Formats: sequence, C-alpha cells, structure tokens
Amino acid sequence: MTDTPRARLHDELSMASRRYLAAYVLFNQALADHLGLHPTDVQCLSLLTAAPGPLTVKQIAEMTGLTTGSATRLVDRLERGGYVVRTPDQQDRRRVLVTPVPDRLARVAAVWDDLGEAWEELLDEHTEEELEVITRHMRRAHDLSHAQMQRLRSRPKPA
Amino acid sequence: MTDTPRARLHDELSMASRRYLAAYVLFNQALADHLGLHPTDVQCLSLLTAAPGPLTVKQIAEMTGLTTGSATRLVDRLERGGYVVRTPDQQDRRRVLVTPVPDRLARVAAVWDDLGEAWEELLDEHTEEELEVITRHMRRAHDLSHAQMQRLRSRPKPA
DNA sequence: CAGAGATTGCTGCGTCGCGCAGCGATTGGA
DNA sequence: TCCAATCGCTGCGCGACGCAGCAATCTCTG
Repeated sequence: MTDTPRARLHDELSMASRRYLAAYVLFNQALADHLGLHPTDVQCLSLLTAAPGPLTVKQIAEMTGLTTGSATRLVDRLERGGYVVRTPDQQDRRRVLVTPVPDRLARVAAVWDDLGEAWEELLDEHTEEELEVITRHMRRAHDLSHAQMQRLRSRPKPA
Repeated sequence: MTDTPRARLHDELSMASRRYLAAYVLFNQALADHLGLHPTDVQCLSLLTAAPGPLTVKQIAEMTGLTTGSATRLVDRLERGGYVVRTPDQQDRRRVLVTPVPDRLARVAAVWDDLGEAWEELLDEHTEEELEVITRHMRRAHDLSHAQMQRLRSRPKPA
C-alpha cells in the first residue's frame, strides 16, 4: 500500500518512529547501566522529576506499571542509593510520600546536560513553526499510546 | 531560561518527548504482557521484522544490548513460542540464522493493526509537509540517541 | 460512636531474565 | 599445519518482579 506519495510518507514516519523508539530503549538501558541502576529506576526518577510534587508509592506503581510490592522494592533501591527520601503523609498516614533528592539527582542531570547540548543543537535546526508541529504530534502520540496501553491492559489475553 | 518564546518551545518539546517516550515504554510493557512475552522479546521481534533478512544471534545481541548468552536464551524463548526458527548458516557453520515465522507473527501484527487504525487517523491530521518535518526530526533524534548510547557505553562509570 | 469494608504500603516466597565465565565447534590467517 | 579469533551454548549466582497475605489507617454507615 505504498503506491501513493501520502502512503509512502506514512510508512516512512512509521518506520522512523519505530527506529527512534528502539534507539531510545537502548539509550535508556545504557544510561541506567552507566548510573548503576535499572531502566525501571531511571524511568521512575524521570517521572518523579517531571511531577509537580512528591508521589506516593501507589502512584509510582501505577505510573510504572508494576505492583505495589515491586514499587516498594523500587523505592527501597532508590532510597538506598540516596536518590529519594521517604516522608510519611500527614493527611493520610497510610501513605508514604517519595521525594527526590536534588543533590543526588544533580549527578543524573549532569549526564543529561552533557548530552543535552547535542539535543539543543538538534532543536535549533528547526523553525518555531516546525517545533510546534513536532510538539503537537508528540502530544497526540502520547495520548494515543496511553489510551492503547489502557486498552491492552483491560483486554483478555490470547495466551 | 524559559523567558523567550524560542526557549519555551524547546522546553515544551523536551517535555512532550519525555512524556511520549515514557508512555511508549508503558505501552510496550502492556503489549508484551498481553502477548505473554517480555519487553525484550517484543523489541527483538520488532528488530527482526524490520531487518531485510535473517539475523544471527550475535547481531541480535548487539542490537538489543545484551550478551550472547542472554541472546541465546532470548532466541530459545522465541523459538519455544513458535515466533522464530533457527537455521544453520551454510557459509559459516558457526553462525545460526534466526528467521521470524510469518504465521506466528501475524498474531502480533493483528494487535498492531487493530491499534494501527488510530495511528493512521493521527497521521491523517497532518499535511504532507508536516509529515516530512516530523519524519526528519525522528531520524535526527534516532541518530542522536544512537550516538549518545555508544558514548555512554564507552565511558567510565561513576559507580 | 462503634464496627465493617476499603485502601495503602510492606514482607516471604517462587519464578525467571540476565551477566559472567568457560566450553566445544568452526573459521581464517601465519 | 597450527594457532588465534569468532560464534553460539551452558552452569552458576544475582536480583527484579508478581503473587498472596499482613498490619495500619482511613472512610462510610447504622
């Protein structure tokens, strides 16, 4: 079905996205390995820094896709490494707030900044209109991935 | 540093990319879980179908970032599940060619196609020029991720 | 105000993916 | 011909993860 220019563009973008995402997975693994962590840990730290405030263990479990028990072990590792601290919630004493440690995260940020220079150069290759187009696509793709993930989770497994 | 429109666009795209990539990781996990596989297995199948021909175990190890031993176990799982077949290489009898099984992969493709409909709709929201802009950015981002991954791998660990 | 049910986080237990080290088989170069 | 290099496979141990059950706490109801 690649006989029209439009369809060809679709295929090219699909393939480019696949390669990009595959490369990101490898990069994420390499980054985690470089820091002596696991890909899941890096993902969690990314979520923590992107969040406006502290997250509970339950929220971390939902956002990472693993059980509360595994999330507890995950926070254990991060706390042992000094990346986060546990704080009991005053409003609801069942909850435990997980707060990232800025000093410790600075080391992670250092790696990111070092690599972020090339990222800035990449962004500078685009006009402002192009940046908006790409950003819009990213947001739509994010929403789509999120919706399809939930769809997959709430569907009977063929196994 | 978000005091200029340009810098604000940079930050927005950066954040949108982070969210997009994080969502993809979750989606990939959900997809693997849905198929009764592991994220690594799905990644490997994606690489196999994207490759022009059969891959050796060594190539799979390099492209997935794990050791040859783990790659052997990975191919074991895929072979046991009927997703791939092992074929001895005639030119070099040390090598083992791993070929995907079309019939078995059709089941994976079925999930993709079902979800790909929404993906096509997303692509149809863009003009052809916008598609080209996004594709170009994806390719550049892929190259950047790939280069930075190799840079991270060949650097001393701070641990 | 008291008690039932729901929610949150933590802990044994078993499973299994993964890296590491070493092995035999095969290939290509001195 | 011999030897180093390459490829894939196999024990071994580590550790991340899901599962099931637990105590503590909150919330809703009579």
